Amino acid sequence: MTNLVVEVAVSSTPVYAGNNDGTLSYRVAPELSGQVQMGSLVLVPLGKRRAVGVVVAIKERTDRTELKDVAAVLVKEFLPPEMIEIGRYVAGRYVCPLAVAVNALMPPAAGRRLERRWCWLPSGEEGVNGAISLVSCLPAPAGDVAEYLSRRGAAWESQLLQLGPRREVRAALEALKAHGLVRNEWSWRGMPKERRLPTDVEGAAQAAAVKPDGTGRHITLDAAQLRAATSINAALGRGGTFLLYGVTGSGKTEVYLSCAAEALARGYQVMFLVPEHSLIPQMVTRINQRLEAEVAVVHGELADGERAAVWERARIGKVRVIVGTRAALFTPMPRLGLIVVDEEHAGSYKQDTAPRYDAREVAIKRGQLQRAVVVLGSATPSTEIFYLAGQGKIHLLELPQRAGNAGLPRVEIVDLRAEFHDGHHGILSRRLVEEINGVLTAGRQAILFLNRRGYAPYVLCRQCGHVPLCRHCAVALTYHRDGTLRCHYCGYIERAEGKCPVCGGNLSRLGSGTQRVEEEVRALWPGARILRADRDTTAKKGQWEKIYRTFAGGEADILIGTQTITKGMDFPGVTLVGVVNADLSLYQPDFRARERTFQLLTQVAGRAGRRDAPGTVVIQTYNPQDPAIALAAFQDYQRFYAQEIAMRRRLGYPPFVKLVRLGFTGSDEAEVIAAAHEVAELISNAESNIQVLGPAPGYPSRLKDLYRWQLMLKVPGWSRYKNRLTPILAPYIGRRTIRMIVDVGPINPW
DNA sequence: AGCACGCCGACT
DNA sequence: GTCGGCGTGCTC
Repeated sequence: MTNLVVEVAVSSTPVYAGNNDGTLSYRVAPELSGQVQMGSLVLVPLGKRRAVGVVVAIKERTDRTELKDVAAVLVKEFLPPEMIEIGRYVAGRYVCPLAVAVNALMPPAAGRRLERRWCWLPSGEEGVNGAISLVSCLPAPAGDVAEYLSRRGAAWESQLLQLGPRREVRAALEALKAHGLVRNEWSWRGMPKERRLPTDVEGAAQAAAVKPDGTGRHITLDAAQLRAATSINAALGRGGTFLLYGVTGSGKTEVYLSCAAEALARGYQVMFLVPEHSLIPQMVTRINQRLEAEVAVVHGELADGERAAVWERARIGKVRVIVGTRAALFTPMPRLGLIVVDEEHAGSYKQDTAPRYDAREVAIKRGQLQRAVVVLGSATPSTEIFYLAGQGKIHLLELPQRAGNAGLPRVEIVDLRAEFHDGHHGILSRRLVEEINGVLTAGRQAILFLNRRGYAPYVLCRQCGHVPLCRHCAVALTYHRDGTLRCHYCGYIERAEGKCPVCGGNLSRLGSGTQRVEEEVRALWPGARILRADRDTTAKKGQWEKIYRTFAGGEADILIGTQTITKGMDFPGVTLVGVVNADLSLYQPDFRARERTFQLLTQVAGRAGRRDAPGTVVIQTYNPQDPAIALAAFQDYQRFYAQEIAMRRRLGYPPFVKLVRLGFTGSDEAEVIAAAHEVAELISNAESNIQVLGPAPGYPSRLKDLYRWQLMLKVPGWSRYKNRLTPILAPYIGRRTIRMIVDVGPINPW
């Protein structure tokens, strides 16, 4: 009988320097050996506690002799092999411990957790009396513990710990155990409840409204849509990656649904990914209208039990369609045939905590592993993906026309320099005011977009130059209309003083946020019904849905908002979209600022006049000549892409190099900088082909009391270099005082 | 990440 | 005298 040894990715991850993949080895006792396989969920001893973990490797023997035993096999067939493969891919590509990657693949605990249960052993009056006399010479709370246990027979450890100081109760329990008065065992506390799968109520109602004869489910495609769908369908069962590039309103979703119907008909499972969870309901609605299959949703705000229910039912193939945000990608689906990544260009497909994966790349990998077709869709594809399409590595499918021949909106660019020159200093230009007047007169709706919440982004003393800063971050505080100053990075709030705390001078509120826009709009159109949607008005659950419904139902005239209002929303009554300040996103210190600005303006413009009435878009800017703005006005993606890719090639940015960001944080700035320098040196010396930029401060340079510095690496080819770079970085991963984060292919500025 | 140990200030 | 602050070290 051979001794099996398993590598276990423990879910409460013991990541520390020197334990690179975060996995631990355990011996498998002979009687358990038949029950363990790759992907099994096991219970293992870890220090003084027990932990659950997943078997990621099985070996015959090991050089280590003093291994502990696997305590129990909880679920023999748990993670399917392709999901463990995904875990390895994520860990390798994004430089994180395997255990962290595997953790992302796990269903939530689903209300079950392991806890020690203590039982009282002495029986009969005599036994109890004897025990109690023994207890009197044990550490302090032993009496309380003994009384509690003897009365109930057994209790959970967390209940007992409430009887006194944790430490003493623990000591008392150990002493009682040593005297043979109590016994403990690990068991599951609370069992998962049978749950209804999370789905979308509104969507379900609409699906129910579909007539039983099946009308309403029929999908009519135009020629371009049909060509795209045919190509995709032809790849079902074999796999392949497609970019569905279709201008806004060209009907990409119809293509997805048509292909999904075909995939389902052939017995496959289908996965839809959307950039953020507010977009799930409308996708579910459309799926329910068109497809006859049970749809489940997956996103971060589901209760654990609901997520676990979807996870399990998808794993056994009962759920055939899921719709979710990037985390849904890790739902096991044995018959996966189609993965749709909608709005592929969205930055939210990159996770900004470990594992820092890019859902598009992982989707493609998963497609390869399971021979599933991957369809990335966008009206403004990311430069990297469009480049891959140009290289023939991804099949390009185009939808060049708006469906139903709806025209493109008329886009007007307002030059704020001229506006200023003519003495107009208001937030809304004369042109925009005129357009809003027209919309209100016609009884239509308008959207005003400004990507900045609050009233004034900063406050300044004109006498001494003092600017109130956050106490925890290196950023100016934003003035809010409720008379507070707020940090938009950490949430710190203080009362706004009337006078400068330094010199007593008058404070000016500079710049404009959505609250100021709202104020101005209310002053100009006192009778208009106005809604504002930003993090301050939509933070609580259900608030955004309410605003959305009110506006979509025509019960408001003007919607003012930040980013949230731009994403794929379909408001039929909107004939005017105003971009209050297009320059805000253009001047972020990031090589992707142009791309983001172009995408944002194009998407925003796509919100105007999708139906019968032609739409108008007014873009206010101080830089009307900038290509990102000018080309967005014409919805000219191709020309924008041509300029962008040329710039990337010239300056050495992705896709021509892989960027790797190394972020360093700590409470001692000098040590943070020193660590960054140290790593910079190490890499420069070891790899002359890797360009090391920095150290440079992050933005903000201090966040929540931690200093932030970074290095940016330009790596010629990541798959070649990651195996060389990882060992250099390994000793710095898992350190405590100065932390280093590795972000491969960062999307969002740091 | 937990969870322990261990060494120093403020309180019944 | 204790309670508990978090620095440091360990977990197969």
